Amino acid sequence: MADFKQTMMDDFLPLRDVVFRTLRQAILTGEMKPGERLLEIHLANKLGVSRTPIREAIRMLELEGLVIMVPRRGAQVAQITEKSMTDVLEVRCALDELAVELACARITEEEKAELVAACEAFEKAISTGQVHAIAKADVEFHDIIFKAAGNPRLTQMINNLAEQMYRYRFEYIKDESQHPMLVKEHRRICESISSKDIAASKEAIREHIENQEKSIIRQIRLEKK
Amino acid sequence: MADFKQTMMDDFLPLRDVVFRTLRQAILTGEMKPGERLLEIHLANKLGVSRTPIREAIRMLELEGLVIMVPRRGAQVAQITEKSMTDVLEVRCALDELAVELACARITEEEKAELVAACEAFEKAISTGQVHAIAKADVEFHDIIFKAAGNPRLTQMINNLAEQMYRYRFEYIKDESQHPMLVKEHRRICESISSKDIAASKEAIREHIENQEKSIIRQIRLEKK
DNA sequence: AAAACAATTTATGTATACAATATGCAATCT
DNA sequence: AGATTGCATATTGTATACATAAATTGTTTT
Repeated sequence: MADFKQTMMDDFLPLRDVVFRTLRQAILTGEMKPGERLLEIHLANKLGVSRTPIREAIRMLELEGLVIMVPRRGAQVAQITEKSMTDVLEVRCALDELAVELACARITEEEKAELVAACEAFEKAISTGQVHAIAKADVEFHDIIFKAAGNPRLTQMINNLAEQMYRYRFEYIKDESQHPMLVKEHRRICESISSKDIAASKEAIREHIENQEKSIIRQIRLEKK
Repeated sequence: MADFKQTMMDDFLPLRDVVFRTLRQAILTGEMKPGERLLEIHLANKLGVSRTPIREAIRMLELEGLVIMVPRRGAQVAQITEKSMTDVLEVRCALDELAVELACARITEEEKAELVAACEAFEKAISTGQVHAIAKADVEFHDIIFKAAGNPRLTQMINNLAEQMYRYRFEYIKDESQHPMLVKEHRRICESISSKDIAASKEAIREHIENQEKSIIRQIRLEKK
């Protein structure tokens, strides 16, 4: 944590943003567990800053729904329940459907080429079996769809929702039995968007999300025990 | 004496939340204009508090997208462009469609009765012609749909998006030529949800949103001149 | 021994003080 | 005249100090 302040000095990012990202990461990765309290002084000492940036970061986390505030008692990491996850996934599915619909309507020839390339890159990443590379290729594939959809607000909201499931993502990607299906789903999404087939694209992305949902729910139920 | 303390605790609100709501209201009503800077000391003096709650409120407004931050230069009210509005409305339409779909699937008999009652109350409010009463009845009608949909996260997101259009809402409702159409749209939504007809409900809510969109775009173009 | 109350500790909420940076203006140089 | 540098000022970023409420502990009382 000694270089904590140093890294921010590099690009003059306000401490609140560094703290925000640090805490968000800790929550999303499960390093900080649901229900755990966020004690300001404790965090301030740990990160080597004062309470002020900590508090401002907590305000941001609060609005992102990652922590909940109890007035005069402070913040704690939000609970993740199966219900809250399915709620998020319901919304996310609708937004992803919108994204592919818009992408179908607005995608350019160049973006089509990018999409195909990203799809192939994803397959390549899968073949390497490296979890990190797969995750990265996956993000890039979906980012092209968002770019083609041309609605930054939508992109931001989907990314925010996707973030909530961060901790389950890697487990899902790690499961090699899912890989062939993942590739097939991506191909289907890629093709249906390229041919501007809205109905097929929506169906494809819905299936993609639903498979993720199944995996996430499975993991949550495992955690419960 | 005992219940005095109780009431104090009930409506105890941190200053940051009071400031947050105050500023948000000011922005949404147009009292603070896009591009206007939010000077901390100035706001602190005006609201009779210190800079701390002001800053925390600004962090929240930032995450809601109502202000944008320029590092070391402070916050300013976000610009509202026609594009940003159509972006928001695209998302909102998709989410409202999801809401009615879920409502169709999950609505109880009691909620159906509430929905019908709210629909009738809306018609009554329209007949009075009082803008405030109409707005309130409208919110109550839609809230029942959200309740029936049973996804708090979805509700929160729709409300947040709806908020962005706050300032145009009243102008829309004020326009009496729209009133017969509004009533008809609400009736259609009410009936299609009651009969659990998902396709019809989606179509009905989509038309409802699209009409609002037309009105909002019209107003924005008027403002431009 | 259990309950109640007071004292102490802990942590949040708020205000203020201090530091760093950007902005505006005037004096100076080319 | 136009550009440039230096200084004063305004404003944000961060740290700390103080006030208040909640939690805890220990003592007293029944």
